[in-house]
Amino acid sequence: MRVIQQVTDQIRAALVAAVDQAAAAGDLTGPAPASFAIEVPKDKSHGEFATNLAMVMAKPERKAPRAVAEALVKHLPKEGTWIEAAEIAGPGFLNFRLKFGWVHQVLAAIKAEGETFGQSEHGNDKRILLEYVSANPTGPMVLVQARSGAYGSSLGRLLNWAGYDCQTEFYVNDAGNQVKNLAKSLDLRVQELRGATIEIPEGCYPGEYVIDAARELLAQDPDFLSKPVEERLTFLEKWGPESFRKGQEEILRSYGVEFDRWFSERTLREAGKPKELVDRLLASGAAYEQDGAIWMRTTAYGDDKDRVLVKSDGEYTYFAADACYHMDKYDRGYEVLIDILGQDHHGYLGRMKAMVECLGKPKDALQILFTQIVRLFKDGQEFRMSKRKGTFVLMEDLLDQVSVDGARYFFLLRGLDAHMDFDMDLANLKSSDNPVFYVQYAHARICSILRQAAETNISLPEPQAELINLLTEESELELLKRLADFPEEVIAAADAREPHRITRYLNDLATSYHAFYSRCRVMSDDAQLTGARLILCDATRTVLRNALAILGVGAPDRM
RNA sequence: GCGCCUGUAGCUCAGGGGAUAGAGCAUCCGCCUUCUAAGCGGAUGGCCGCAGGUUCGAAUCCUGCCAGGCGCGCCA
Repeated sequence: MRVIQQVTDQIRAALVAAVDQAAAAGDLTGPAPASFAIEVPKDKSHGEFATNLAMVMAKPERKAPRAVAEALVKHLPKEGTWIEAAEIAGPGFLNFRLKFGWVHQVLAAIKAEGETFGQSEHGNDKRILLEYVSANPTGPMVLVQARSGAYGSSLGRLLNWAGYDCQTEFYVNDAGNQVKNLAKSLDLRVQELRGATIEIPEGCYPGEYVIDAARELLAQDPDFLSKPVEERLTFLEKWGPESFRKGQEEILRSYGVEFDRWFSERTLREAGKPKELVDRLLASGAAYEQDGAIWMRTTAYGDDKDRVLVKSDGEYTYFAADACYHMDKYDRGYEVLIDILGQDHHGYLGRMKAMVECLGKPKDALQILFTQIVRLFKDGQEFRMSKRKGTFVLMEDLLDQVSVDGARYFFLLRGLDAHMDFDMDLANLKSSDNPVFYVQYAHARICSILRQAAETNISLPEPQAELINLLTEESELELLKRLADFPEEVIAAADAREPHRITRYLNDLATSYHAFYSRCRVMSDDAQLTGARLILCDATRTVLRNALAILGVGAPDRM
């Protein structure tokens, strides 16, 4: 149940009724505008809810905002609602004070819904496919992919909590030139390990991890080099990507990131999908032939230039495969596709949007989020990564120093498009500065109290009104409002595709709890009050756990 | 040159039309004989990059500039 929504709906209905009655009495012209805001003011002295309705109506009514507000207050029906009083303030805000007890209802809802409290039907089961990480299977995972991993997995859960039907996918680029280059690189490193002097050509992979992989291969097959070159390369084109892909899957899993599906580009190509699509596009006029190549007419939808689908040598481009992949997602029944891509792909936004339209889908059926880069600082210096030299910070380097909870939480503290600095010295997140501890500590504290209650045979009472209405302290009411906020936060975060809002929310919730804890003693001689506060603690524990679960971060019982 | 992202407290970042702009860290001052001090309370700290415009109201929207990052292949 969404307490906040229920109350705002009630206020909204009362306001609309007030406009109608004012119009009937000749005080206003009406009708109420289709949309106006009802929100929780930042400043508590402005009441529990506020609306800008009078200001919105001022112009069409040709009246001063405060005069409109006066008419609204005069005709506002309050019987049968939680509205205690409405006051005009500032430039024309209408501030509402509510009758005691409106927010206490949330405790019954949390008790009833438990680990599903916060979920809603808001998304109407709209089918969404979220693709993220999708690192090339030509090497290990790097730092920024830890960021997209944390973000994507949280976003996927968040969307499902908000009532969307979201599935997640990792697109494996196990085809094309890069795979050939990887095979060549591996073969050269194998030769090197067997004593040959080699040089890594342009386009091949110079990184040290290739040597490690070559070593692993030789351990599996010491006589590898005795085979003819052609056979070796063909083998490596499959073995290389698959081996790296497995490594990626492993580390992602240890990091709490799992996908509903790993989708292979190779499979797509082998099934002849690119040809099917190109034929279809040629027939519809969305593609044409020129200079021996086949082009997609992306300029028809705002792209700078048309894009090659089939090169003059007959090969399908990566773009063609990508178009197929996206088409395939639509064909599988997903209405909205969300891709989380690296910042280095942002130049493709225009062509991808255009591609979707060429495929006959509306522009907003593809939403692309870009992960901004993560700069790494070590010893006060920026640690530069270079793909060319093959030096970069690996995801495993990060996890060597930082707990999974710490790393995930740290990445989820910020929006995806914030350029982020990761300070390895200061952010050795196993230290107690880590923001995740603040939240986890609140959870552990509650668990400790609940354990003690259980040990002294105090059972958790049912959240009856006469009991929970004993919660009247300022800090108790604050905490109750935070709890009631959770379902709304989930929806807002899901619609904005911003899981980091949940991190913010958690921090605020923990703050409210710690403040309550330091002011109100839970276990006391007053059995009734103790019961009411235990219910509040238990509800807070549930919400902390639910929110942390969305982020994929643990909620420890002890610290 | 063109495109995308960013510019908010000493640092890292939230807030993206609404009332007195926030958090964490750092600095300073208080609080443990009772449920976890990994905590609480308080203080210091801001031309919200600059200049115009729209609006009853702009950190927020629009235009132009400045600064930083990234990207602009019949590569993948």
